Amino acid sequence: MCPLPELRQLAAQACGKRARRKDARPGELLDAALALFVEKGFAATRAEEVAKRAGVSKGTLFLYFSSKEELFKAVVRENISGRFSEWNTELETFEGNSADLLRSCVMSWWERVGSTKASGISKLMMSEAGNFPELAAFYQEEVVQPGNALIRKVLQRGVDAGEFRNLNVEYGVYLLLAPMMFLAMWQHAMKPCVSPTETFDPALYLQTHIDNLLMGLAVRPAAPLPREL
Amino acid sequence: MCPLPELRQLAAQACGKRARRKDARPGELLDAALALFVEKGFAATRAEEVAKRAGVSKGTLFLYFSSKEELFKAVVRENISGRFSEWNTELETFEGNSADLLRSCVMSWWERVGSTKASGISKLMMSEAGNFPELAAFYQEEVVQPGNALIRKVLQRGVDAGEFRNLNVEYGVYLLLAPMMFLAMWQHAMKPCVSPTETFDPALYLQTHIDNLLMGLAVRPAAPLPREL
Amino acid sequence: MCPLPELRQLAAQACGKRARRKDARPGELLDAALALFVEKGFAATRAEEVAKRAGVSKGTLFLYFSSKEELFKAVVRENISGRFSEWNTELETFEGNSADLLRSCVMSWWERVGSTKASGISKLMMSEAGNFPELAAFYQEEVVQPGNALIRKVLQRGVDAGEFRNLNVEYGVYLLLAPMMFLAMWQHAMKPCVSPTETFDPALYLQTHIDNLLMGLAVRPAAPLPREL
Amino acid sequence: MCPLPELRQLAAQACGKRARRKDARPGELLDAALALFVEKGFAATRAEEVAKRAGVSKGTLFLYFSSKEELFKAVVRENISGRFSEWNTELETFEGNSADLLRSCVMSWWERVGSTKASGISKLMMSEAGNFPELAAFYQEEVVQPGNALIRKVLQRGVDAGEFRNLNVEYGVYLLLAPMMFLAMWQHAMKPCVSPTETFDPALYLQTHIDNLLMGLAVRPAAPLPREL
DNA sequence: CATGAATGAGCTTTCATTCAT
DNA sequence: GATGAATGAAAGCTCATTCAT
Repeated sequence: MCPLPELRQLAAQACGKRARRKDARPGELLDAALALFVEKGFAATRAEEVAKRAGVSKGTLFLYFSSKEELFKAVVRENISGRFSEWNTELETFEGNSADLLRSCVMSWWERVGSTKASGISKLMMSEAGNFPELAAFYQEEVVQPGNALIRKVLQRGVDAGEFRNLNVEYGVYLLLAPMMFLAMWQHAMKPCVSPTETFDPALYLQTHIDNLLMGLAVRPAAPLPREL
Repeated sequence: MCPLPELRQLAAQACGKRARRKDARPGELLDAALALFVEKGFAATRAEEVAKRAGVSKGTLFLYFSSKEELFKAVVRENISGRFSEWNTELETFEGNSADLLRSCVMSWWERVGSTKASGISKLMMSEAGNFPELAAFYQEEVVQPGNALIRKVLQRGVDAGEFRNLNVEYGVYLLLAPMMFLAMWQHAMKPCVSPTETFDPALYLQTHIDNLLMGLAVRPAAPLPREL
Repeated sequence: MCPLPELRQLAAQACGKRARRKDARPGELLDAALALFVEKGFAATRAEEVAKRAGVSKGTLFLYFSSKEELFKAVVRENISGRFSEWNTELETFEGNSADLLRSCVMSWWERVGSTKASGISKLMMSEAGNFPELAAFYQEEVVQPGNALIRKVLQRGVDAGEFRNLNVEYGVYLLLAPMMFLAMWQHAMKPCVSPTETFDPALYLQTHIDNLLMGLAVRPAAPLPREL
Repeated sequence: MCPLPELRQLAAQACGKRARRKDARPGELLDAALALFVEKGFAATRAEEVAKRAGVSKGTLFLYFSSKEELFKAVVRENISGRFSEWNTELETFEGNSADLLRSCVMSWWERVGSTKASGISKLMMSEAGNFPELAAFYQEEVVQPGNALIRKVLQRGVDAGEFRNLNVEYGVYLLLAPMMFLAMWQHAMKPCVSPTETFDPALYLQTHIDNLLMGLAVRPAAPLPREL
């Protein structure tokens, strides 16, 4: 009867009310956006494509997000910055020793971010920061700074408890961050280009890093390290 | 015959031969392109800008490179190879202990690559790998693998000499690589977006990493590390 | 039944009957549209804004007016007619001399039309006549011609009474009309764009016009005006 | 031989060089823009249409004018503000009496602006000023103020020479301006909508205005004008 | 009747690429 | 070879209009 029975509308009629759809829209759009941003980059992802992937029209996208940049910010909030408070809680209520806490942090990041599409966002930001300074600033404030603060807390905990040697935590943060970010880059930039026969095991990669990190942080260094540089 | 003899051409005729200029064209274009790609990214660099920087017209650029993508490929190819054999020699003739060699490697990388435009190429590759899979493979083979081999050699030297603890050198490579790559990304992606008041000292960053790395690699770990994860 | 009973509806139910509201809808919409069209122009006024100002939803607007253009037509029709007969009566019962009548006419126009939103309609018609030829014709017939007739009558009264010099009243009409229309345009087109420090006093503007007009119309011109053009 | 021999190119080949075309481009674009802006308004005129009318592609328009607004400004400069200095010279070298100068000014405006498409610009500005404040400001500065200054000069000359009665020239300017602007509005807004049988003679309209204006400005007002308002 | 979620045509501006000179 | 004028596809965003609820 309807001259243009679109699939989406049929689906809508089938599954229930428009209202339900409406509530689901932002989430569907965010999912589509995350996938496409990670896959093709921010600039190369067209708004219309995101909309199509979410099963709506171009206009609808802008009904929920006032611009492509806002959409990106929402994606970041949804997938990263929104989780910091949860992580902070976990950190503060952790009862083991600091080495275990540190291990737990890294593995938890891997499970919840690193191994998921969400880690593509970090890669994205590195790639596109130069062309979208506003997004870069947003990311700095919303992700980098809180994230660094979290890591700093873990290190400080270890130092305060005498579990880690004394170190400049400001820069010590990067002892964790660099390996994680490198892994994110690898996943999304190089992995797709490497023949699948070459094995690279992220878990082993992370293990190697954590082990050496913790050995390095241990209170009694094995021997006086000669420094002549 | 030409109604508008441009200054550039006059200059060219004055200072030397046109023929020489002609031969130099592709190189000048590649230099200009490298500088701009690193500075602004691939997408944000306009072909006309590259041409202008090289002192030629837009049309001429396309005379030598059939497209912007081909130009990018040529830039990467041009700037990647050639240094590894030199480094390999340095490595093999190094006479100090392995810790010092490792330090020397990292600082040498920083001086010759990390702190120069050249590190922009790594950033470019990470950013654009998705759009140039063929090039990513080339980079993988031509840069990543030889580079990794070099690092592996340093680690193996330390292990063999009993200076470093025994470890999986395959993955140990990333203990050095990740911090360096993260620094390259940082330099070219985020640094321009961070308020210049925030201090980030690359030397201190690298120092922190090397120190911890070497402490971690030391043969007698400080204390038995409990592992419960 | 409605899960989200809006304030407006509650208010409507509280303060009176819904039936009354229903009948008032078109009028409220026309009022809102007049205000916005005058304030922002036809193109820059969004249908949704009109609806919101009238306290209804976008859909409702299109329930009463099949398109934005039809709304515009209705606004013009609603706000134009009806005043001429009153003015005609005032004119015919005026007891002073014709100069005073003329002054009175202009100042009365200023008070009742020129200084109010109503003068915005003239501006709108000028702006949009090209896009609404049908409406322009309507305006011509319903407003311009009766208005001109009124002015003509005033002039003719002065000429007949020997108070004004003899002149072609057909074109003399514009001696009054042009200054008034220019003022209307000014009010609605340029005034908002001029820095408020620049003073422009409409009363003084009109005074200057009327004074000169009446001096020009006076029966004994001061001196033989040489004409050589 | 050429697979897509476009008319324009054929014409180009026929009439001479590309270079000649290039010099002519801006002028052709300005002509096309003036015609379309006057005919359809600024907002309703699409850049592509202007280009097509000038026989070039969309891109070419933006090669010569960096935006649609800049195009408009150029049209204004070309057709109005560019002429003020010429008018000023004419005014200063005029040797007749001030009444004749004033007549001459008005008739000259009519011949060179009022009766041509250029007068459409005034209409345009009135219509669109609200939606394009930047253009309105430009027009104020570039056209309204210099134009007013010119008229003021004429009036002041008459007053200084004792030919005109003393009056507030600031507002006296509008005694000339209003009739001219009204005529411009009429031409472009209402004329197309009035049945061509109705006669309206712009020359007679202007004559009527100038005559009355000059009578009003004459030094000896005919009779004491009673003012009771 | 009323709603407001959804649509999609429409418009300006950019820029890699072409090709007549 | 070299030039640079010209092209036109592409993309983000707006808003009048529709229609399921």
